[in-house]
Amino acid sequence: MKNTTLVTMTTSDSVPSRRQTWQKDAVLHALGTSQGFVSAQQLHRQLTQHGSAIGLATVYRTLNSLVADGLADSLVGREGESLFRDCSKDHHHHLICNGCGVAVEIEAKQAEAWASKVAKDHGFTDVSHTIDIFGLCKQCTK
Amino acid sequence: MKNTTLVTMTTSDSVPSRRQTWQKDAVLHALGTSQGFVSAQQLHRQLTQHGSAIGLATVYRTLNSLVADGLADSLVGREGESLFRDCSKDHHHHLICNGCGVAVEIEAKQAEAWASKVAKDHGFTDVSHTIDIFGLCKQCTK
DNA sequence: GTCTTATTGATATCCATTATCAGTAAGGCT
DNA sequence: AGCCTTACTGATAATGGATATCAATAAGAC
Repeated sequence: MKNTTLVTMTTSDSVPSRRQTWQKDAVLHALGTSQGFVSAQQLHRQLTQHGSAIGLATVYRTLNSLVADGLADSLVGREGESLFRDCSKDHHHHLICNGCGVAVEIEAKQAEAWASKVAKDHGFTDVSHTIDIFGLCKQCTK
Repeated sequence: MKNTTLVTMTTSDSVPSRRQTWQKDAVLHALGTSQGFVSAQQLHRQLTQHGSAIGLATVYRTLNSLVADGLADSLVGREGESLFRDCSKDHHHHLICNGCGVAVEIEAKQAEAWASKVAKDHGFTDVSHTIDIFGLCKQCTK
């Protein structure tokens, strides 16, 4: 039971200036070329297979910071692992194929509105939601 | 795990008759008395603290079979752990407090309808969805 | 160039969950 | 009741994703 309400004081003056590294570029680029959602492990495998000598820990770190900075989107897959995707655009949701992993972006305004209304109605704050649809795409259904 | 030689199952159907054990009852009962969603670990802790000498593996096994049988509901929490809840009723969704863990049951007909429509429109089959809202409840907001 | 320190990466570690497997006991049978 | 099959249990090992550690490296400021 974790209750650490940690607020990571990234405020004001103590902001460490980010440094640009080829590793970060590599992760971002690899993310960008991926079709659907990918796990950190997959990404790392892909990178190393392409010759990159990036470390696994760095991939995790980079992905997390990307998500924190809103440059990537993440969701929890079937087995509980985190999946990532390039997504500097606005917030949206996905229709994901359990077979091939393809992810279709879907408009969820309706659902979003509903979600935030429900939360508000119950006096909840700091609201986030998880709205994703899983299934088998037309190809994989065969 | 290959059982090459001892398949022989002459029994009409391969459905192994379930046996009733105090362990299963204990898990089910503990689930029933829990307020919101609980993790397998929490449940096990609760049970052992109450004198029960049930094994952790059994708790996991039982919970999984409960979910498989539709007697329990499960979802993936913030840290990626599985959370369970007594829920033989029909499918529904939850508004979950990240602070205290309280789970409010919510009507999601709207969202569900939307989800299945979107999936169908894209030719997806075997569809399931993940619709949950997280936030801080009124109490924990303070 | 020199210095500071953010960042990296190999590895140890953590933690939830599952697999193993010998021992136990539920429940059918006689 | 006793027997027998085997579903079930539980201590523990193993798995696997993700994070922590920490010395070494290199980005960016001077």
